[in-house]
Amino acid sequence: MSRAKQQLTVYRALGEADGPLSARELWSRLDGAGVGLATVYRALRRGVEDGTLKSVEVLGGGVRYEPRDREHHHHFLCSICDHAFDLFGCVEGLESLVPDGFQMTGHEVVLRGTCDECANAA
Amino acid sequence: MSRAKQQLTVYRALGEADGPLSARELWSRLDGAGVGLATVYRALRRGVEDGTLKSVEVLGGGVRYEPRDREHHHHFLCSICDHAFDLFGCVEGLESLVPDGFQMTGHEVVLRGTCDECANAA
DNA sequence: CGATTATTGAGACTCGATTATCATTTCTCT
DNA sequence: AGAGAAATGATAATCGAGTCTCAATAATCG
Repeated sequence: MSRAKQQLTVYRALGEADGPLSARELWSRLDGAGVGLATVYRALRRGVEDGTLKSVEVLGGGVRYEPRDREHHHHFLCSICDHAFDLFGCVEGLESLVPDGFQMTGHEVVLRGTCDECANAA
Repeated sequence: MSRAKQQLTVYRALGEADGPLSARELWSRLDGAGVGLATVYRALRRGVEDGTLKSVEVLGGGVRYEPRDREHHHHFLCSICDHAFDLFGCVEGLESLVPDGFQMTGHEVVLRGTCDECANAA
């Protein structure tokens, strides 16, 4: 494979995914293209450094990456295939949970359950 | 320290905490009492096995433990001291986020920010 | 009290995730 | 095409979390 394009390949794969991907998940999707795991990690790190990518933690499965330009959203974690899916929309009533004296700067919502595909396969 | 009581010491420390504790957080709180890290892990594992404790994952910082008999609640993660605090109450509108065909079995909400103490110390 | 059994602390060890190394390959520029 | 710079892949090294080992210690029971 030509080289100058591998970073782009990583970005494109993340852009096309239906949710944030872990380094390994991403690597396996690019595996046929002959990209090394180290290169995937390097591309991800650079992406985060230059602001193109954002690392997110979804419960159960370490760090995953997604394009930074996504709008505010949350994730659905399938407990069978362990894949994280983007959700759209947000929830109400978060402020009322904050204790006195605490300052909230952000929030995460993670839904757990079974995704479409796994539910049908069961 | 007498021995038969160490498991109880672990449970009590978790019961008195204002949020879930990681194994190491717990260990440091018991450190003066001369409890080994391996013993803390053993007590936690037994606690989870016998249903007394529950392991929870709050984003950013691995597995933490709390008594299983707590009511449904969520957590506030202080980005300065990295401690997780229990919150009371829940949020509305989670169901509307679930995509068609997906089955939700649970959810987590994590607020990030600065806790009371760290905000004042700043 | 003495024998038997369970638990413990300290550190060695395992496992997975991420990073560093380095020879090799591709790019860039002339 | 050729020189020098940058990026790559394979794998070794590292790091942290958690588990296992084992001699020592405490609890149990007669």
